[in-house]
Amino acid sequence: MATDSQVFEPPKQGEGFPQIEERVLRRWKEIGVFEKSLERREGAERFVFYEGPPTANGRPGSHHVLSRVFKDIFPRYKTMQGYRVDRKAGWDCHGLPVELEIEKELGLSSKHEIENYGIAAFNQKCRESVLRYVEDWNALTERIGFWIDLDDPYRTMSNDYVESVWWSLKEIHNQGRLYEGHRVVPYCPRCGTALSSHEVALGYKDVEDPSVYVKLPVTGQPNTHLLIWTTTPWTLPGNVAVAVGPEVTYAKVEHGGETLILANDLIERVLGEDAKATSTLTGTELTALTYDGPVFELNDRPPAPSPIISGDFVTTGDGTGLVHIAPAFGEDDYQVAAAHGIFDPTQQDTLYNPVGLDGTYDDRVAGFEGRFVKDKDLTEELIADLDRRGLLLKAQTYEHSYPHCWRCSTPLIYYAKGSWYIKTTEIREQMLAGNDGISWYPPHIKHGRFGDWLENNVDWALSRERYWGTPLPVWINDEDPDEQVVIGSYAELEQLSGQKIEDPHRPYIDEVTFPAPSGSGTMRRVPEVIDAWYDSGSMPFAQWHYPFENKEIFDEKFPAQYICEALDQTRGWFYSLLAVSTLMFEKPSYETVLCLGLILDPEGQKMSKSRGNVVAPWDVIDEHGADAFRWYYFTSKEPWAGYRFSTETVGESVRKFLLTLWNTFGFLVLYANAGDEDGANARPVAERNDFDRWALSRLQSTVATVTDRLDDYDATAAGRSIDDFIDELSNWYVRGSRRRFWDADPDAIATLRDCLVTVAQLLAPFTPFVADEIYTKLAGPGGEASVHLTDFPKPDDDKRDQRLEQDMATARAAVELARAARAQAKVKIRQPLGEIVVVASGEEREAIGRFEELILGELNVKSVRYVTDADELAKFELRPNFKALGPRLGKNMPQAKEAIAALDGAKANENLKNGKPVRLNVAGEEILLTADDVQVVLAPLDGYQLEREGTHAVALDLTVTEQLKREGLAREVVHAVQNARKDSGLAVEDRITLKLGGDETLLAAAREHEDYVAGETLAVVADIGGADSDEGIVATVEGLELSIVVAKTV
RNA sequence: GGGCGAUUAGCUCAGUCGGUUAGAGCGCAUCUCUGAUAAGGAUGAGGUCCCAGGUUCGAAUCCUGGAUCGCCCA
Repeated sequence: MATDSQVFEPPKQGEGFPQIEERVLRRWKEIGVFEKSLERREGAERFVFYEGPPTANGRPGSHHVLSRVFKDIFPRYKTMQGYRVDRKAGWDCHGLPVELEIEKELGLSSKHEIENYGIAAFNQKCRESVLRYVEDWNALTERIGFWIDLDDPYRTMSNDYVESVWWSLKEIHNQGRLYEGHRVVPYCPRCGTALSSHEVALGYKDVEDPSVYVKLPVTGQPNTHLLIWTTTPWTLPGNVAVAVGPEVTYAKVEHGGETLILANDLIERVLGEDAKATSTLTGTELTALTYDGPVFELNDRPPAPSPIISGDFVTTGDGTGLVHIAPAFGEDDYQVAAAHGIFDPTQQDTLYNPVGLDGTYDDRVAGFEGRFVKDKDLTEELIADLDRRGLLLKAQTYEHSYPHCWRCSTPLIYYAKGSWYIKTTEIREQMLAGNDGISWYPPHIKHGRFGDWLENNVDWALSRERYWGTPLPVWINDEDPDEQVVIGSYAELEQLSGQKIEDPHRPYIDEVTFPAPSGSGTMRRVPEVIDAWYDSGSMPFAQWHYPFENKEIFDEKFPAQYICEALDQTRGWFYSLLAVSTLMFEKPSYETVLCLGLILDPEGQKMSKSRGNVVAPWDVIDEHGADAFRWYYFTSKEPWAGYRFSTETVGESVRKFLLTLWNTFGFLVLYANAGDEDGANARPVAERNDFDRWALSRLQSTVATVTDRLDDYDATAAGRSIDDFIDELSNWYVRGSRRRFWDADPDAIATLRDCLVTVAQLLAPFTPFVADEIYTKLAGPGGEASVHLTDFPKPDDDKRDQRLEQDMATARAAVELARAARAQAKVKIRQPLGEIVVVASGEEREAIGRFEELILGELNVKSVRYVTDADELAKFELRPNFKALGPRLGKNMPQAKEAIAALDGAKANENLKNGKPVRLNVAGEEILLTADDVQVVLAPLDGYQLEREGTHAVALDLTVTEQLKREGLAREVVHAVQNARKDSGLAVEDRITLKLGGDETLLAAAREHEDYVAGETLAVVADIGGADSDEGIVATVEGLELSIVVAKTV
């Protein structure tokens, strides 16, 4: 037995969870717990986690807390299991969002204005802004207990990082997979800039556009025309083909003395009711034909047959079912033309594009040279020209929503711009095979959203005509664009150029030139930077400046076992990681990926600043604490389903779980200290009572469940099983063992302490603060300095007793039934009753017998009587076991159900118990029912206060004798005295002298049970009747007056 | 327009292989317990399992179609 005045340090009065957590945080820092937890696993097997880098140019929100706590829990768990889990933080620094932010700040609105402002100054602003909120991020990261090394993060803008990215691009170039092609982008011809999809979304307007039906003569078939439809006649000079749907049925129609070909389904809509098909043909048949191109006179393209090709995107939703293809002016057009070999996407100049960057036709378009393509007059003239040449069927207008430049309101055009690509289509099969080996949570992403995306892979458009990004390391001879050098390191560039590379960013890198290796001309860098997704996808090696240094570290930490981000990363980081590592290392860089859902407000709306429904993480933390926040995210639902979230919802998880846990902890500390007992002298577990062994068995079952679920990355089920255990521990074990704690029973204290210490370890990855607080207070001198330095508990099967757990469940069920019966009869528990009658047999009866004392205490009943044959209380009824009988009986099942209900339950039960089958007649056939085929249940007989469940029932003898009545009154008196103690501000362990006065009935009951009253109220001296009727505290008990005088003894 | 997911009590969510009487917590009402608790217990009200078909002896569960919401893509 401990000799200190305090066995365990008690929780501080009035300290809330947020304060406790801050205290724990300080201790972690002092001791260096995170660092220690890593040192402990020096040389151990690695568990590799990759941090997907956030951009720190804004304050972190609640959705960031979600991903950060899920990034934390599994590395903590694996660390406790003995793995070494290094965690390196990272920051994503480049990219268009950063630039847009600075543009807004500086009031710039075009690339032209940025260049006037100066790229050097602009990029400097970007550089400063990306880490603007890094302190906020670090503070929040630390406060929510996300353990990651914030002191040595990787930054995608650092020279080392950029160099590693360059190295990888050169490798890809050496593989022949880096090429210059075109990319069809939404383009503003006035601003001379391409727009991101985000910008495009800003500028949709409803406009009227021309709707033109054009006839294209079929080669060698006089007077026969393909009928095409377009809303952008300016694209017709760029026409190189016509696409048809392979599954679409086409028709030849006589119309105005000509034969027109169009989709069968669209004849009426395009040509009117009178038009009739004369014959039909399939899209595939059409592809055997050609038509006379080009549509407009072109100075470099003499008339020649043009191909008809098939395209899956062709529908009969509008138009004619024949789609004019101008690969320079449409994404579909570009892809389908490339796929049919009409041009070679890897050969820049094979794409036919007669429109310049300023949006005007070049010299090739005869008669329209220099005209702006979106000019209204031009459109009229183009239509008139078609009409004059007999190619126009009709021209109308068409109202639709069309994107405009959000800056200058010019209608955007889709336009093929020069762009650098990575030929990811070549590694598509490898990526698919790699994906097959990745574990996805939730699983449907793997072959759903992500798998589909991989199946439809197109080459990665890598370059961006922007400023703040990793510069594309391609140098081109200004005299011969075919001479190109891709640079893979600073040393290489320094050697070629003789210049020192201080900063690889624009504009400095643009100044670095060198003489062409061929001997004539100067090598200059292309102007583009690369897609920021490529940066983050390179983090497995670039974070280590691989291959320039840290080769061993990289080898050890590739691939990652675990990554975790929100669902929107499927086409972002999840893809870029897979693509880059498949290119570089021919395998995926991650084995398990957890996708998290979105954070919604309680109405199911996405949280956004504009809606004003954002919940700031600090509000939640200040009010409820980080553990509550974490616990809510982990256990409230499956994390990929999205969270309907508010500060109040988090509060529920505190009340329900953390407070129960905390109160249980407080209870143990209170009585361990009061009794000066730390449990060290408890008997071995095997010798402790059933209740103790039950709690420890349930604990071990919980350890097993938690381990099993966390191994499957299922924090939800794992956490819920801990929740269930704490509920049982608090509301059943502690509640049922209170007297033993008052007496400081070493077994009880050791048991509860053991449960709480182990639970603290189980909880350490979930709620690291409260877990550590409880652990360090209870672990004692043999424990570690922190729960996070301990090994995760392993399930101990020797302490598990399935039978005991089952028996306890039966006993609990009996208590619940009896409580329900009391409530029904409106007899409160304070009133003792004589007898409980339990209908049970076999194992159930044994179970109840085993916990009889507990049950009697819980129910305040004197004795239990068992009834095996329940006839006097209830009757048996039979119910079919559908699962067994359904497949056997099929259509006769409903009849059998009736027949079974009509059987004599008691007799059938008797037979079944003796192994005799029960005969049943259904549809003229005799059926033999065995015990497996039916369920026997109890139905109450009239006139009994009975509660039942299955074959199990409890009845109460409600007779209250005079003696029981007086005993009940004595309990009422105790209750009143306890209240008086509380009112007088006495501590629970204070001894008192007690004087009672008032109504004689009450005093008589108290006298009869004087020992009980004195014992319960810790009265050393009891003077029953010694108080005047108006002395002390006057209480009303059962309508009678009782005066109570309590005084603390010295 | 396409793909994926979701829809169960007032709210937040479970619901296994299809098994006939769909559960929990919160909230509400009534009662109750208290020598740990911001607590606990009991009872009750509260359900067209989104809708319509289908498969089946039997559907919240499987299939088809539709509706609504969300995400991604166009």
